[in-house]
Amino acid sequence: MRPLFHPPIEDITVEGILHALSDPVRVAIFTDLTASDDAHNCSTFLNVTEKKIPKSTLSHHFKALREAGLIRAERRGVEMHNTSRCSEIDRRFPGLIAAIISAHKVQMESTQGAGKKRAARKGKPVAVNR
Amino acid sequence: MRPLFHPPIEDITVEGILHALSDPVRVAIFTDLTASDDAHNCSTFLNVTEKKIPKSTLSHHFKALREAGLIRAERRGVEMHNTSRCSEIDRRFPGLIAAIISAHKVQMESTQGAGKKRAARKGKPVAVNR
DNA sequence: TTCAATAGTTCGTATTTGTTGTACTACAGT
DNA sequence: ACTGTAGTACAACAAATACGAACTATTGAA
Repeated sequence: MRPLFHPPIEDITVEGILHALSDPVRVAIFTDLTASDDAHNCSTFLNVTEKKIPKSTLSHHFKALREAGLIRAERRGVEMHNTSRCSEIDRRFPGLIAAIISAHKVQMESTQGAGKKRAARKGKPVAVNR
Repeated sequence: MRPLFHPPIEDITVEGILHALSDPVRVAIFTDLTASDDAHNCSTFLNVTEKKIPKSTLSHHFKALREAGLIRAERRGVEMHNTSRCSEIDRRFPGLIAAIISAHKVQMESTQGAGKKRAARKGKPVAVNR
């Protein structure tokens, strides 16, 4: 059991961060990890969204977050100890994470308030006028 | 020739923005459009990166930016008039665009300074330790 | 008005990336 | 050693992306 790979802070790219956080499940996970200081294991997030996410898919998402440099993961017995690397990242890209999380919050509020399900990125095109 | 589709500001999602800007070519284009107030046509960007980008690919990138709500595009004769929707977006998601562009700038400086080509998101994994 | 040139788009196909069920590995407690 | 739990690897299929070739709209000249 090799230790898991984590990119050094200077190898973390903006593109990588944006891509990782352009998935609704992954922002949800990351936002949660960043908000609460203590670590979470993967299974905590089996229901981050409305519908149940398969275990293997979740595992894939965690790997994506880790390889983008957004989270740090280490084995703790049988579970996984996941923590946000936000403070590190904030030192390299000041304000980036905060802005994304804040924007995400704005969006969630406007979505629930309007009572209409906002189309996630993956959803059908809103109105493909072509 | 229908007018092009542009999502209304309240339909723009954070996920959509992040996804659109998680591509090196697209951030380059968007950053450029946002920096200079006057509009650009597509062909201006045939060489945004080191290597030449095919016309059809560029067209696809502009469509992606437009559908994510990041730019506004209108026909002006035979060309395309592209402008950044950043001020609109900034009203809905304050600071988001600024933070992304600023982070991008930080990254570009650190990359050129180090004299090493930073791997773009699409590139091979830096060191897949598994 | 017809022709050629220019700027973009569409389409088809090849490649890449993402999703998820099933089978597996590692660890803890019995 | 055996069982349950947490997570990973693999493989098959689905979806998104890249890009060359063919096409469309518009302009300006002949």
